[in-house]
Amino acid sequence: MNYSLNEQMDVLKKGTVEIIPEEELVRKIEKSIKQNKPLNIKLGCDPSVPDLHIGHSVVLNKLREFQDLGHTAILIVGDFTGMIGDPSGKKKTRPQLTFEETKENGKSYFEQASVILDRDKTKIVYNSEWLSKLDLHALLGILGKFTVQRILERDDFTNRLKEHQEISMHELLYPIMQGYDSYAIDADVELGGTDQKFNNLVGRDMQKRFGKDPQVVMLMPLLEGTDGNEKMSKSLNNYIGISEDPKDIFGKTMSIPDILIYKYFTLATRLSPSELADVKKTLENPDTNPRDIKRRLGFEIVKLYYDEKTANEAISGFDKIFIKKEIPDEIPEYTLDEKNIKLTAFIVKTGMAESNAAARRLIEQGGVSMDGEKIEDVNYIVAGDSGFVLKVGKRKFLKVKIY
RNA sequence: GGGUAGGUAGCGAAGUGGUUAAACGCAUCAGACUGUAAAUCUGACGGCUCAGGCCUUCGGAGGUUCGAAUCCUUCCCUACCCA
Repeated sequence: MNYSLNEQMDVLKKGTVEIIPEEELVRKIEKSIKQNKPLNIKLGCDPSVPDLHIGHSVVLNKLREFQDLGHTAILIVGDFTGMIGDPSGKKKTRPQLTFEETKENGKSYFEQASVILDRDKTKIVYNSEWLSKLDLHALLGILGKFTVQRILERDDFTNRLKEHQEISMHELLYPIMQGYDSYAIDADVELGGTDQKFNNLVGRDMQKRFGKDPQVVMLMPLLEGTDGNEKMSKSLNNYIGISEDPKDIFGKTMSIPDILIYKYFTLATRLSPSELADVKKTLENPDTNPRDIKRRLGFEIVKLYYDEKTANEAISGFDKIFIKKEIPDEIPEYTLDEKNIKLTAFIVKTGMAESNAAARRLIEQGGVSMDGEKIEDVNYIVAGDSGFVLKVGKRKFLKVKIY
């Protein structure tokens, strides 16, 4: 433990919405320093999502900060609870996954999360380890410690009752099981998004009721997606995936609304508190073009998942296409081996549109060009005499060669 | 078990025998404007097409009809009330 209490609290409080209760975290850290014993930091991961995005990175970044301060990260793969599906923020019962699916997703989650986490300081456990061993007798023992009212208090359930949406029995058990995880691994702190407040507090309750030292609950804000409104999520297609192509990560970052710039800096990068203060100052300066600071944001994010060189390339590639309106350096190539093909058919064939009708629409609306020249004829025939660069929509390019 | 209200395109939601491939909103895509911003405006938004049409869709399966998302039968699913 090389960090003082104040240093630790400064880093840990950065970006955090709520620490329940903060005094207890202070106490736990003091104790850990005194006894030179790292704290167990629990993070449950939802194995229903196969791809991680920047939204998930918020808690992962925080977990990484814990690791850097010397604490132990315990990643719980909810392979067992995944079969239920977290009701948090859901209006409908989630589809139940099979055990194999959750196991598989959990593995891939860890692979992706290790880009952010310190692999050597991460313990990974599957909650089926203990949950699958509970028999009905043991389960009754646990359930007896909670009341129906306590579980129904949760907003999601209350709302669903109000809106006459179904709630399945097994969903009621979700918080209980997740809470049991905290008990099983002796969590000192549980990290989560604000939507996890209820679940995490059940964990705290559970430990108390079984006579253990209860965990501190630390909640991180939910990051809005690129649309600037909704929480980042795959289903809303407003996400930036951490394993996406660098130029996509950069491009998507550039498309976020300006008001989110600082929030993204705080939550999606790992800048130090003092660097963040600089960013804030620059943003507040009226002479600053927000685009430039957003560029820096994109750079930082790409750098986090790739490296500095890639990040710089992402910037120059972006400038080229969107600011200078030029053709990017690297675009996929396609060798055309037939003559006199209809342009619409060609666009579908190369996957640049989903159907002939869609390709046709793109042409009609002026979204298709060859060598910079807009194509207006929907029946245009590609003669196939010489190569050309095809542009479809805002950012689909294809270098077409003749065999 | 009884009763009531429902199940429509990615989502929400109109439509209750015929110009209905199905209003409208959201999302999405393209264009304009820009900083690929956001906001705004315009347009598109099932598929095939020899452009004349053709094919597939309104929980599932049958049926009535010249014609069905709309009527009938049956099955499946959901919520609410009663027990």
